[in-house]
Amino acid sequence: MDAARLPGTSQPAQVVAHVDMDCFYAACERRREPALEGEPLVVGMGYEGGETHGAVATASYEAREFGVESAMAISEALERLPRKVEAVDDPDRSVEEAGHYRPVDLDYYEAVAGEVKEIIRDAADVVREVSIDEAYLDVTETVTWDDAEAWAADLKATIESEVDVVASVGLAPTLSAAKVASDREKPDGLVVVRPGEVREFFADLPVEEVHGVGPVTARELADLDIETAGDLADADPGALDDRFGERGREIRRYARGEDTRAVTPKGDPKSLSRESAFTEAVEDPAEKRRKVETLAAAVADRAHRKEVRYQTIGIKVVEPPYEIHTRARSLPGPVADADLVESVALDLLSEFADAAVRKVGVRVSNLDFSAGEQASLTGFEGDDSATEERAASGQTAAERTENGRTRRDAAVASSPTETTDGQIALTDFESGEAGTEGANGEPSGETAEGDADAATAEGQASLGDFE
DNA sequence: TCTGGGGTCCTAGGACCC
DNA sequence: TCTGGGGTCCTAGGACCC
Repeated sequence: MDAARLPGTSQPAQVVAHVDMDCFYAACERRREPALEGEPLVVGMGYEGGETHGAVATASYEAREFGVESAMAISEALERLPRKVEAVDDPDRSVEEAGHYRPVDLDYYEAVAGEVKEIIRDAADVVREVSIDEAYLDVTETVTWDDAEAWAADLKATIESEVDVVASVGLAPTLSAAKVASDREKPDGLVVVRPGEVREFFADLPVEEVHGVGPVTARELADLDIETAGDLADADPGALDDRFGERGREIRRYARGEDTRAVTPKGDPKSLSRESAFTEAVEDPAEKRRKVETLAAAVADRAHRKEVRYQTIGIKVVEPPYEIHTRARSLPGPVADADLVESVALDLLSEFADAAVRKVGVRVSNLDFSAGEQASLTGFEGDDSATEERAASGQTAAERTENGRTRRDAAVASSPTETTDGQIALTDFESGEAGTEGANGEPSGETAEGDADAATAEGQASLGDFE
């Protein structure tokens, strides 16, 4: 036993609420189109324009009666629940056994979610927004176990009357229990799990309900005869550790109601990405490149609007049947440069030029949100290439006084932390020859454009390690 | 040089969540 | 169930440093 890893057995004295909107996308659609109330309703993406390779984002409970589920392929959903507009014209179809389909309209859902979040923030000391339709609330300061139920009922009523969507709420002493509690009596659920009741509450639940247990882990647990959360709670921690590592101990702790996590605000994102599937696998290199170019532009645009710079640019390639590959390249410093996102992404894609590809994605990570602050060289002090480069440029400036000021400016510009517009001129770096000339060539032989070339050459020299 | 050991950074893949 | 899109965290191996 590793004593240092034993979880604290005494729970923190906290009251956690988990608020989870019921069929949120469908609820939003009904809010603006009340005629959909009570009807089977499927909200999905990627099937506009007659395509059927999308997936179900949300199915109303009426649609679930027909076997339509979240994440199901649209083509499958349509088989189980035909589109009402088509059933009307089809004598073989009953209009009663058909449903409504609507495309995802995230902008609208986000607006509705904003109204809910406002109510939630008013009601809690600390809020962690997990997703558009889900949040944890720390209400330790305002709610006692005696009034927990009344408090939750009041919160639900406020959300419903002010926003016209329905929430399920779970209250418990831990995040993992609160989450399961909110799910227990959906829709329109309200479940309170008091301290001391957590383990009993979990005992009979299927193990998949435990946070962190997905299909893969559930299958492996079944091999160990662990099928309920109770089984997991009673399992030998050493055996779980052997099989799953620290994660095994963690899910066991959750099943035992031992969860010492506190509710903390979400913080800045760690990465931004866009991905898109082809209707069917594509081999044509040009078609793949076009999709990657579009995605790269979209990602760069999002980063731009969030005023964030990124130091790593990557792609994702999915080959049939479902092999996921990722490739990434890190830059010597953070940038905000759409052209660079595109050229690096395309360069990474070239490895898959001949592959059949069903889906591609572009991602930026290693994010730097400090762009708003006056750029300093902080964060670059540890980068040898940049440090050396500044030293070198200083020397050059001293030797060549006439060009000193411009040369210095050029050197600063080539250091990836600062230019006037917060971007750097790295665009030509991924050409594959980066660094080879800048390392030994003195750019002084160049003509009127000498200063600009100096910037480029020095920049390339500083990027030698980036190949 | 083949000899340790520790630490960090980077990439790729995997599992999970909504 | 032949699988959309946007994320998170963890792990393992290799490079590199001292």
